[in-house]
Amino acid sequence: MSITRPFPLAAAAPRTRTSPARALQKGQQTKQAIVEAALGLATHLGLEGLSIGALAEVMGMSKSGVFAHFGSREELQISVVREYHQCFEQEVFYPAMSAERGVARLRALFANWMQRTSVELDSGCIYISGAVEFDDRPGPVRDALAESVMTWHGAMRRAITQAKERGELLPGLDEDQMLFEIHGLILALHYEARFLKTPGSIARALTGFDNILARFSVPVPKRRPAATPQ
Amino acid sequence: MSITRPFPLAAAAPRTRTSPARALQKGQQTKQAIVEAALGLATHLGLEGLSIGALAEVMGMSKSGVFAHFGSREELQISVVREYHQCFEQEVFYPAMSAERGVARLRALFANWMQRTSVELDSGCIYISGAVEFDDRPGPVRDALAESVMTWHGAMRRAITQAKERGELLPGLDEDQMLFEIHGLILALHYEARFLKTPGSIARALTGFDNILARFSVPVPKRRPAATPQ
DNA sequence: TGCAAAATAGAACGGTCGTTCTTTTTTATC
DNA sequence: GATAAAAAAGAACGACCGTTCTATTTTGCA
Repeated sequence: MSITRPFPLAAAAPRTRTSPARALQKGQQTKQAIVEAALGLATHLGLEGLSIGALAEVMGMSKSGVFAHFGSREELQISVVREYHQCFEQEVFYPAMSAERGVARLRALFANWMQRTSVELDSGCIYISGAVEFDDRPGPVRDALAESVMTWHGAMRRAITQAKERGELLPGLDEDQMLFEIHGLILALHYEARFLKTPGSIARALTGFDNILARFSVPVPKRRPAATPQ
Repeated sequence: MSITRPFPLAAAAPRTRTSPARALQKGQQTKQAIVEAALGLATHLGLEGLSIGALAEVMGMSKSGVFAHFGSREELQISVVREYHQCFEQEVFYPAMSAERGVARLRALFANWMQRTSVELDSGCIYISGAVEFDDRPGPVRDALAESVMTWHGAMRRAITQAKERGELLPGLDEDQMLFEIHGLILALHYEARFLKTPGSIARALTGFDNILARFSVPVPKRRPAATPQ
């Protein structure tokens, strides 16, 4: 379950050996609040731009008070990655599970992914900024990031496979190729919407998705896909 | 020609009013060497990770000696962006100009772009890392970056238009949509090759390019594109 | 209510950052 | 070769960084 260490510091150890009680103790819930605030900062400044001093100020605490919950900056960064992972699951993955298995669910996953990536006015995607920050900086933070991303990609790949099994996509389809191209659309959306501020980027990504889908779909109708739908 | 200021500091002013000579003076050529070294650092650490102290050490100079050439860190970063721009032109754009106008040239541009983005073992692409670092940090560095990127995108769009004019691509084709999808492939390549270390990413990007091309090409042969050409 | 443990605060550390000075060295021209 | 300007070095600045240590406060349980 955990990514690199059983759980940060001794936080998981029972408070005293006589308290197996569950109700989140005080320390744990301020730690949770800190991580949430840290995620808010990290989506703006990146994981590398995240500093304990700034975080302490946001929280109205002392630096050492914040620091004590993590023991190191690296552990804080990893906690932020974990938090984003849960956030991502909650906002992107689970809601799409209510869509019918197959292309419908794949489309829902993509739509939610787009939303998370660009529409959230500010706050970028840590999976994208983190990839740039840690692409040649090995270590536990990189590992945590990569594991989360690959878990998510795994979920996407599964959705594609299911659509194939249901006969909605061509049987010879290469899941990883399709996933690669879809991932590219998300990255281009993030780039153009957030950095270049190109208007209409969401429509571009959506059109691209339809184009990919059309190519991989089983040719039920005899119609050739238009060069520029929409 | 210049992006934000006529030229950094007073460097462009004639050394004395009696020397309009051109042969790069000493100061200018060490400045050039500094910028090249700075680009080397920035491709690893990002424009934000670039520090004057580290740069001075690499150059075997004092911090103040390096600093004096730019007057501010921001100006140094802008110089690095300009240097990368030239580098990019030299390695990606110009070599492709020897290819025949049309799809051939477009393919050459894409191939060189891929090369620059991923194959160069280390050293990432500043246009990609910079986009993440500066996407919500306005200012002259961001502007310089965005201008360079848009200049390059303009060149790509022109190549697409030419291919369309020559009748190699569908007349109804939306250049910006095609460019968006191609850009996505490059970004996915950068992400998967550099961060996730996924093997075979270059082939994935190339296949994606062929898929896009097949969709936008005029249907001379009566063959339907395979789902997984590869 | 009392007591031990957990949570937080506060001060200080060595280090690096960008930047500003002043001084020395190097360069280009007469 | 003398001279004035340009280039570089050197020292110091205030600020912030992550981290450590020692107090103090707060908490949870008997």
